[in-house]
Amino acid sequence: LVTYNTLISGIAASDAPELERARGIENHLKKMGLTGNEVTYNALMATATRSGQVEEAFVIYEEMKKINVGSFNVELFTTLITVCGQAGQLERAFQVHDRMISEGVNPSVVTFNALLTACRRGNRPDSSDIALDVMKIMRDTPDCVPDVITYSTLIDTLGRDGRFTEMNDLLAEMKDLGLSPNFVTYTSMIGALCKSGDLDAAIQLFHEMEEKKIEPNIYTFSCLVGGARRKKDIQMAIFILKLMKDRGVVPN
RNA sequence: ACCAUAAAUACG
Repeated sequence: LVTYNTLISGIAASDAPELERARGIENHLKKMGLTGNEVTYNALMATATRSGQVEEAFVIYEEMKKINVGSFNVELFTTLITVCGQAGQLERAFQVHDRMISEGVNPSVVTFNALLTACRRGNRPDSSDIALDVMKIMRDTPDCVPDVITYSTLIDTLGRDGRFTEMNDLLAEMKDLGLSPNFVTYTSMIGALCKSGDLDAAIQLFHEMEEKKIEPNIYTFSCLVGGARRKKDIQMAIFILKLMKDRGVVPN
């Protein structure tokens, strides 16, 4: 069983996880008269999630219930929330959240972060407000301390909504809590400003991040190039490309 | 032996 589990885990961890291959190995295991355990199913679940297959993830969850593979942990529920978020199924993500609570499993920071991402990807006009509500629930949950990912996700959501005042309030709030914005936080804000057409403010933030010795990456520069493109500012686009090469970031 | 969360990317 360990051999088979190792194989399935290898597929789960590969660059392009294929659920069919993982299932094929699971079939082998069954033919040998073996029964999958928690590790087998966690690896299958990881494969489904990493290849973005929501329905399959839930099928695996149902199988786990049927076979009674021990108790479900917070990671498993969080994985399900993540896969719902990837598919833009916000309602379903909340259902998983409710279910884990009814089963006595406490959500963690990671669980709430996954829910926040699901809000962002939910493509709803009120996703910012829902995300702020999730943040409130999180604050009322014991042992759940928001981290840099929590704030980066919220900042990203509000920024895409053009709610820059609130975005800046969140930035101040995270700093007050002793959390330092990182390259993702900055890239999210830069991306939001570029989308809204405020390239100047985006460039200003770019300089701020460099002053703080936070290294921009290909994502950061892609946001800026996109901002220049939206403004049809070819000079600026070329300037950013130069800047990027100068910083040792290779254009893709 | 496995193990959960955040950011960019034209055209269509």
